Amino acid sequence: MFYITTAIDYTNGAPHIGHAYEKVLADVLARWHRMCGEDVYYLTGVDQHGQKVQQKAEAAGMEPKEYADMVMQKFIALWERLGIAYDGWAATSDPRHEACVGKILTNLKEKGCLYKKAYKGFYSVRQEQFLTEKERGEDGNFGPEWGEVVELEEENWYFNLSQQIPWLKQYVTDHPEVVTPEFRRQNLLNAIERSEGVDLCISRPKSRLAWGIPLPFDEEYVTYVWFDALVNYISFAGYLKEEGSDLPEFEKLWPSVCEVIGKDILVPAHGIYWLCMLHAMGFEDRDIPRLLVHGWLNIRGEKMSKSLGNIVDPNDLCDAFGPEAVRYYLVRDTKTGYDSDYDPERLKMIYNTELANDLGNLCNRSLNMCLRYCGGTVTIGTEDDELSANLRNSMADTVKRFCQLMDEYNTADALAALNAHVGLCNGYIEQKQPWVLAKDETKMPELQRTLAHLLESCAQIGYLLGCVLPDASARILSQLNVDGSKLRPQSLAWGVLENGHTIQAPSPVFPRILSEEEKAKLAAKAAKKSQK
RNA sequence: CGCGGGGUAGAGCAGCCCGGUAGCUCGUCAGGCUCAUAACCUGAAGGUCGCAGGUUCAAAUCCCGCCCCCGCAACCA
Repeated sequence: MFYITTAIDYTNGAPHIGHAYEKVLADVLARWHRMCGEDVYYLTGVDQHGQKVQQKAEAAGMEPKEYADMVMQKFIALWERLGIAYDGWAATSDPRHEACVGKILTNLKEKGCLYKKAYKGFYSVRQEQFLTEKERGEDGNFGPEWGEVVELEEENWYFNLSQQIPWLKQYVTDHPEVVTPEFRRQNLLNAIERSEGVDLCISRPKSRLAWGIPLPFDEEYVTYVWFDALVNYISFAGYLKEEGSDLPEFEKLWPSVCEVIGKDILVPAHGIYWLCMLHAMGFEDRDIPRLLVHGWLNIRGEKMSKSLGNIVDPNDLCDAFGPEAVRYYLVRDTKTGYDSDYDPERLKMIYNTELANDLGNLCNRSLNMCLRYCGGTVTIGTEDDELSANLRNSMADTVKRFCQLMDEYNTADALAALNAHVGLCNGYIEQKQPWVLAKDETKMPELQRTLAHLLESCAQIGYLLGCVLPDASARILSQLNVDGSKLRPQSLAWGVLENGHTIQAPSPVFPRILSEEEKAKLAAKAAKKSQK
């Protein structure tokens, strides 16, 4: 089983390119593991509770639930468009989730992990939070960004986080696999070091915030939004589910789980709160999830932010380039775990060169020559030559490398590996010159062999691409008359196309995307050449 | 001030840990080919590797100093 989750998105605003990247990355990994024949469960969803949603709803003159559901539809529509094939949908206002959170809170209270105490401190009315000494400015006062600050005493429920910290420190030290990539684990270790001695406030008085899951043992409070949201990974996997619930069997999903999250929520939310919550609930070390932490997309070198007004709507990108070009770009141009720079010009460039010019054109020209010179039939001869043998070796190496890199979540290099073989194929055509071979009857075997090598390469690459570009992959395989469902990456070997295999007429899978200006430029260039 | 990341051909990046012909993609220029999505293939031009010192036979790579850029309040993955 491969159980993969993403962070659930906060429903206080529309989805942007960063949300899309995370879901696409997880979807590509989910599809990869499905291709490999594993049982896969992909869970994603939305985080609907909390004060910001309540505020936004009030401003819009709506009920919080109504507002959260409205925003949720935007996410659902985008995932549909981007081909995000999730198996479970985690919306935190789901009664099944609320029931689970309630049970967990009750259990933790019975175990003595929760306690109520009064806290007296400085409270920012605007930000609705208590301020600590760290928030004080250099002059010792709280800055204007906090608005009106009052001294306030309030009772709340606390989770004994500090008692879990020694275990966490040991666990993260002993289990390098808990956080990928490694340098983010170092960040977590540093944060753990600094976090000792502080417990986590897990309640909010209803007088301040009504939009949340009520504490089962104290009706004056709702649950702190993070405590509620993090539980989604297990509640929607069937943890403590009701009799007759249609949720999955928890034992089947857990703990073979990969939680895909952004770098901003590793500490403290996932790396500290979540792991400590699980430990406190009684999860053994072997049941602790692995965290795959990705970076952020910057926008042409600048941080994406509402105040800079540079938020990118993935829907606009889909309109301009198509959803699959967006998928390809996101996982091709981002090294998993690191920040990357978003630039629509690069998206277009990568699509036009790697997909249209290199791969798309390779499929198209290979199929076309097969149809034209060999009546659309693939013939596997008995002779061989060095160039062809090289090509076969390259294909085998490429498949092996692709599998390995995908298993390491390295989508960028995995796709680069495919592209390298495509380049070799295009060079092979130039060396073989099938159009010359076609003019000589006696060269028929070499021509057939050449085309068979090219089409076999197209088939294997088209198949492997399925986890990133499901639609384009299906179209490539369809033109090649290949049934991808019978293949497996790990056992992919030369001979997908058998002797006598027939193919379909080609049609471009990746049409080039050019502006009128660019078209004119290319036309001018071509005219100049033909004059010579 | 401090912490973290970075400064390598016109653009974007790799190389730096483990010193030894400076590499990749795009762009530019020239040639080739004609099967193909005006695509493909080959070749060329273009870099004092931020600046100044040091170690070394040899430094983009190691050491020291300096300069510059980005992130570290909020919105926010």
